Amino acid sequence: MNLSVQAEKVLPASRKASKEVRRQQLIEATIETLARKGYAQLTLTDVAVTAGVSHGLVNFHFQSKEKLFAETLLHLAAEYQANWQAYLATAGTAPALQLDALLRADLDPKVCAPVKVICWAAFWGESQSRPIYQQEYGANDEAYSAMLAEICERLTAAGGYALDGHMASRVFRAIGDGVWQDIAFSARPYSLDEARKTMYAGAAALFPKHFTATGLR
Amino acid sequence: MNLSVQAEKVLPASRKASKEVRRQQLIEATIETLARKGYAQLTLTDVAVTAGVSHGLVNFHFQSKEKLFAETLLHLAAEYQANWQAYLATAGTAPALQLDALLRADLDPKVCAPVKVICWAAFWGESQSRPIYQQEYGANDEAYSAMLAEICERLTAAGGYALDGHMASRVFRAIGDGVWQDIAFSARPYSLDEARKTMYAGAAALFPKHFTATGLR
Amino acid sequence: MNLSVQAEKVLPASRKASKEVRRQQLIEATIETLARKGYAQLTLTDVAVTAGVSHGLVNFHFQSKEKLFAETLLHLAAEYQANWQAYLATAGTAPALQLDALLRADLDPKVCAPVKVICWAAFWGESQSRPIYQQEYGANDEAYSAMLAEICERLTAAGGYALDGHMASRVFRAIGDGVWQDIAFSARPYSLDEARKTMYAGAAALFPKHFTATGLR
Amino acid sequence: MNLSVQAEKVLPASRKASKEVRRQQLIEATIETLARKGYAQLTLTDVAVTAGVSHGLVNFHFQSKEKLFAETLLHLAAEYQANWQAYLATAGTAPALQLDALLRADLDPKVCAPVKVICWAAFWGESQSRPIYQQEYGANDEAYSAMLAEICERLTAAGGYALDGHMASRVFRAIGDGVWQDIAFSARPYSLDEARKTMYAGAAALFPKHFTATGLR
DNA sequence: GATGAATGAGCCTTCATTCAT
DNA sequence: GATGAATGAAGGCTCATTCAT
Repeated sequence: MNLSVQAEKVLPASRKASKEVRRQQLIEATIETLARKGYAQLTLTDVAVTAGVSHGLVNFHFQSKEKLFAETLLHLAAEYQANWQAYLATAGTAPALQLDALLRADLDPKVCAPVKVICWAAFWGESQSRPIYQQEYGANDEAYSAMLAEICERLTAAGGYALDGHMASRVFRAIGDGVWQDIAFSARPYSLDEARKTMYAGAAALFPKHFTATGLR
Repeated sequence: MNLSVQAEKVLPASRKASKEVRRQQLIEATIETLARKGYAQLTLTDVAVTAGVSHGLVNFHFQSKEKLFAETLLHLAAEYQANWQAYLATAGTAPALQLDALLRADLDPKVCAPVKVICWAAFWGESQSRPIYQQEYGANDEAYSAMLAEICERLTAAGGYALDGHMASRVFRAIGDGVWQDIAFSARPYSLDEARKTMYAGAAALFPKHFTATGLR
Repeated sequence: MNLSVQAEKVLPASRKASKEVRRQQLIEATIETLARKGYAQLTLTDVAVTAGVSHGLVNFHFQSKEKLFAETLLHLAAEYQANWQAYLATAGTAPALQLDALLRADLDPKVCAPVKVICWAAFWGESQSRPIYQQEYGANDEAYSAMLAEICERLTAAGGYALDGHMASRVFRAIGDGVWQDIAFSARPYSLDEARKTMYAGAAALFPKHFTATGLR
Repeated sequence: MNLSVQAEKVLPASRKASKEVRRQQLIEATIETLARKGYAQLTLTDVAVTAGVSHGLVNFHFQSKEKLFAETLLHLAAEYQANWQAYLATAGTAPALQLDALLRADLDPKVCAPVKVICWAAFWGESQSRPIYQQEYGANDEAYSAMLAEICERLTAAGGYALDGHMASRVFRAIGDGVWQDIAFSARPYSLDEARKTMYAGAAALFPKHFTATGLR
């Protein structure tokens, strides 16, 4: 009897867990498939095959193709945000250290693995992604930009740069975006090491008193 | 009489021209539609309606949807290449002037109008575009990168910079790519003027002896 | 002035002649194309290309695809009929000679060239051909069968065969049809000579007093 | 309990069977529709309506129209082959009995029902059918011809005929083909009985010592 | 929960037909 | 007469979605 009661209790729990596990599994399969085939060429069957399940299951867990994509995009966005927040949390309060943390966050394979970066490109290429992203992450994005600008301003002020901190933050972000683009589309293999060197070279150009071409000064 | 003879000569030519004109018209309609709807949501009927013709005509001039897209991509690539080559041709031999020319080329509305930049993003998001682009423009792209690197190297050598010219060229290019991304996807309207300021700020950071935050020194 | 008057007179005539010539040219192109591609795979453009004219011209001379096919079928039927009638006209009144004439008529390359026989097969395979043929040639066909039966009956009566002449005519016709099928579809090349031998072997089996395995006795 | 276990076993089997049953059902619908409309006029929707299913299902089971046709042709060919083999299997070793078996096999409604024969004609009229058939059944066809020739040779040798057995087999086969053509296209209704009489009349003409005009002697 | 046959809307594509030149 | 661009109806095919098992 205990067993059956336990079963009663455990089963729903395990089902719930299993349900969430399945969703993650399908989202990961979507990311992988999206990177391989692009948005237009991708079918729910592709995702199902990649995940090793029947295609009917995809619609069971995500009510439509649209929802699957939206949730995949939001998964990537949440992952990106959690990543830089984790890096920033360990960086203290000095602006140079904070900037370095954000720089290193963008180079964490968790978010900048080619498959992820190509996946972002697939979403950006699709006009329907943009309103979804804006609605859920527009505010966070603004906050990120404001924070980055504020860090750069503190840095330029403290460092005695003539440079406009706000504009510097824009250049810094553009470099990050450009490097991600290289990761995704470079014809020749583009290593994480090259990406890091490029970003530090940019940081050193912008903030020579705090960065060298290879890292924090 | 001369006129009629001329007409005799012109007619076949105008027919031929008309065919080419139609193709251009359809490619432009494709660019516009692609920017508005994205790759996956776009149908040949959309393109035809945008161009103000029947859908059958699209397949008459481009044998398939795939070919229409390939030719549109190659049209954009050719236009981009022609644009920077035209800018460079007027720049003389001084590396700073050449770099400035390439910078301004990227800001020419002919190539960086939002509709064009979003269109590029739509192509990058689609995995099938990449081999097509590589096959036709991979070599040109390599040449562009090499040329940019060479200009930066001459600039750093002549300017007495400690900076690695090759790495500087990478940062320079990353800034350009990042700025284009802003043009395409910035939530807030992102003016050409902001783009220019950001790029010159980057140029000034990299090559302070030759560029200020607003232009060539 | 004479010339221009002559031109006035000749042109309409030549146009008319040319019109009929064009129609024949297009029908022949249809026969050739039909044999090569079959009914379903054939387009008016194929016919036009084979004839070396623009596809618009096909519709100009035949108002629709359907009419082109109907007229091509009737052309073949008329050609077939004219052919055996010509053979029969030279055969005198003796039934054996008449039967031999009909046998040889079926082996005339004008009607039994593979391209023609395959073309018939293309028409028979298409259900819409049958009512057209019936309407125009059904009566002629009945007449042909009746005539063949009558010839066979005279032959069997005169020859002292026990054989039913009417049934013999059926077998005779079946052999002809079967041989044509071999001409059209034999995997191995099937020569006219083999066809002739087979038909005479059949004739000899049916009417041994009048035919040998190689010809009239 | 046994029953439920049995059910457990049967269910997967029935699912598999159901798929095969569906395919057969669709092939039969194709045969029927093909005979009614011909190859060119036939659409997948026609087949689906005839089978009482949605058109999507046709492509689900056969990946394309082309494959559906190929498989239908091969179905007919396999059915034809199985039929004469079954007849031959009951015929013993005497050549006359074997030939009679093959003759009767061709008159079995399973293979010579008008709908089937017209269907064959539809395939022969379509050039794409021929390579498919050759590839799959060319060898069998050769074997059939060789076997028929061998039977006729044994028959002529044993029967003391002057007739060339090989040539006789050709005539025999031509009669069969011609009779089928009558079944398919005769303007007047052509009964199986007439077909039988014609074929036995042919057999009697070729092999009078073994066949009469109505059957085996 | 999971499967996969079945459905049907929507799109690409073909092609007969028209028509301005 | 002749051409070939243009049209639009029709059909093959894909695939998201549903649902019986």
